[in-house]
Amino acid sequence: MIRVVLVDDQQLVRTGFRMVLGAQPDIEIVAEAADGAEAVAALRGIRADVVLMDVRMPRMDGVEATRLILAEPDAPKVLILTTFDLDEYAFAAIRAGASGFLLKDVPPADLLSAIRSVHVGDAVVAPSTTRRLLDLVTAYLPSESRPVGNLNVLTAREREVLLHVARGLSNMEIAAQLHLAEATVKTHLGRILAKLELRDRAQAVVYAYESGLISSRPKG
Amino acid sequence: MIRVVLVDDQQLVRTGFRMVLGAQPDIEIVAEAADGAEAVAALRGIRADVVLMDVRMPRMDGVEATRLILAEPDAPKVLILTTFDLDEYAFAAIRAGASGFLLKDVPPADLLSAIRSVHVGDAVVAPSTTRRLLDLVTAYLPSESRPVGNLNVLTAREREVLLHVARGLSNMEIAAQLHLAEATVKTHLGRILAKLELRDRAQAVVYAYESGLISSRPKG
DNA sequence: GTGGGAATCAGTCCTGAGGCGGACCGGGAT
DNA sequence: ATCCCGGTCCGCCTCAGGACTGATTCCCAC
Repeated sequence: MIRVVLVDDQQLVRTGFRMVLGAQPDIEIVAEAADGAEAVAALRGIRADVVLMDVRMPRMDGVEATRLILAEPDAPKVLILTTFDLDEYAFAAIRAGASGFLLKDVPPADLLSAIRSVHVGDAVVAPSTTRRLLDLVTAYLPSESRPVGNLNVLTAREREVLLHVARGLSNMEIAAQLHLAEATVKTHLGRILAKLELRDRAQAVVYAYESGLISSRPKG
Repeated sequence: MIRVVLVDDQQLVRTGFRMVLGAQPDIEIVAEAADGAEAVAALRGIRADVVLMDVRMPRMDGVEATRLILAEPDAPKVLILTTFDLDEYAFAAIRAGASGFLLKDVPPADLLSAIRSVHVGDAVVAPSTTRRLLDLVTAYLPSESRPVGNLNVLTAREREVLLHVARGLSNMEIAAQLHLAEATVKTHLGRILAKLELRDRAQAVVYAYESGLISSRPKG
């Protein structure tokens, strides 16, 4: 028997889920809550396996509630439900340790199999949002280290130019700063790109930060 | 009609898939290949919608093949198949832009729906491995401790594009990674530059680092 | 249902950027 | 003296990048 808790601020939504889940022989609804605070409180008294958690709720949202719930020993799995597509809140919830992510318009059959999946330890992500999730992963997981041509293959003058490029200046602006002709700056930059095996100035900026040539100063 | 290409070094596996897919009225197998090199070569001659790609193969593995295939204009979607669980190779394939990830013991019905899903642009991840994917996300995604600044004037999608710009990718490459047209990427980037009052992508890279959107990690 | 923001894509236009070749100068190494 | 190299400068040519306009779809808010 899978012990489920419903958390949603809309009465109607809870009713809908209750009807779907209530008909299942292996699922039992052990509590309901209208916001995150209620959910956390309710879970202190009972043992549950899976929490169906809305993200946007008054008082305490689903993210914070998820965080608190999962901080407890022997915590249940949390399955996030939202009306909209994958958004900030949903990501935050996943970071908080949620086991999955579904849209509220999920077909009943899918909802049920999702509950059973998270119960056995698997995770579930709505098909339409898996795409975004993968995109995110590729965005943050940089492709493995580049071969990196070394910084000291550059001449002093080239490093100087790179420094300016890495501040976001145009060739013209760099020329003015260094009292050079634009053509000269282009020549230097061309050599820099060739030596470091970079394609364009944008990659040069990335290189400057990643190599430690310059370092970001968090606020100021 | 969905035009599918099978890539696997084991004759037997291809035969199995051929039998499953062959029975479908809306699916057509247009080519088969025994390794990555063959697959790339085969795809040069024909138009395909979905490639079922094994990861571990002789000569050229599925990751490299995926990278090459997706670098072409008008590339098909690539669906990764492995015998084992989510491993290095599979992640590399996802980074290379694959649309999904399944185990070879996937039930035929699931395989078919997966093919149809990726064909329409969605992504698919085997349920048993979604867990790891989420773990990955939580492990690598920076905690919500971002100083942001003006960053929240950007939409989620724009931030995503900025993330890719900040890694030195060209508009074309970003388009491929995010499964968009180059025109769309340019539109997004244009709005990003306008909102953040930046001039070009090089300044966008600077902004990404300085705002803490990404942080340099001079290797560990 | 009407309006508006977000996301998607197309097409045009113009400029900065970057590749390539060539040239001159000064100094250090040979 | 000669040669090489780093720094400087120039022109030519192509193209990716960015500005702008406009259209469509979806979905939410009023």
